[in-house]
Amino acid sequence: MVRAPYFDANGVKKGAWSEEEDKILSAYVERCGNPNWRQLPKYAGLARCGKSCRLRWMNYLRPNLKRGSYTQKEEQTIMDLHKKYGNKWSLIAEKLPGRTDNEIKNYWHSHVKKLLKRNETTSSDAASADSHHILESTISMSSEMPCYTENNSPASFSSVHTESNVSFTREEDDIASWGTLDGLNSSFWTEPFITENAFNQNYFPNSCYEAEDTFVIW
DNA sequence: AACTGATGCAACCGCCTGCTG
DNA sequence: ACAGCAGGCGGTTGCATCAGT
Repeated sequence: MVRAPYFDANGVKKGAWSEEEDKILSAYVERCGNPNWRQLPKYAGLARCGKSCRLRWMNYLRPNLKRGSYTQKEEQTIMDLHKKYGNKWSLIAEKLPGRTDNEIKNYWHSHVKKLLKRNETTSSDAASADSHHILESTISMSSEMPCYTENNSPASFSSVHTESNVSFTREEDDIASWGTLDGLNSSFWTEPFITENAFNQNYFPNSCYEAEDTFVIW
């Protein structure tokens, strides 16, 4: 279900989180509150990049997270909010206590897949066209949403949707016009924090770690 | 029982935005 | 106004598990 753990060229651990790492991260965040995610791995003694730590905390370790299947009410809420906000998963997640944007996004994608499949089985020719529209709706947004172009300026596009929550149709595919941007240097996220805290790759301290203020894991 | 395709979901990646100096 | 940094977001990927044959 999860990627096998491995270390990249910089010695940064990727892939599935171990129980030990979870403990370290949870303890650190709970103790320090809103952390500096970039510095966290260094101080907490994790061979992860800050981004990975933040993601793990937000999507899995955060308290009051709901797990398991969605209730009918939640499903309906997601449908309604997606209709309203489009693929603004974080916005949708705000309205669903205990659910993360990642979880909702995953749910939506699998939900759309189901719809696609149902479409294909019910109608042959129309299916491909409908499927295209449904898929488009997942990568764009509803008619109420502004569309951001290359200039980053809101531009409306004409689209309509039917009574069905998922059958959107649009005049044209704006995605293609979003353009490509030159890659920004985001290497800071993956920079290792192993300078002074040179890790043994199989070792994660679980007793004590020294940082700006002493951090103890029990 | 063995195989295979589908599904679910955790995690990664690239990019965007807001803040600060 | 500009550059650099940090946090956040949305899309995509990898892989374990499930379901069907």
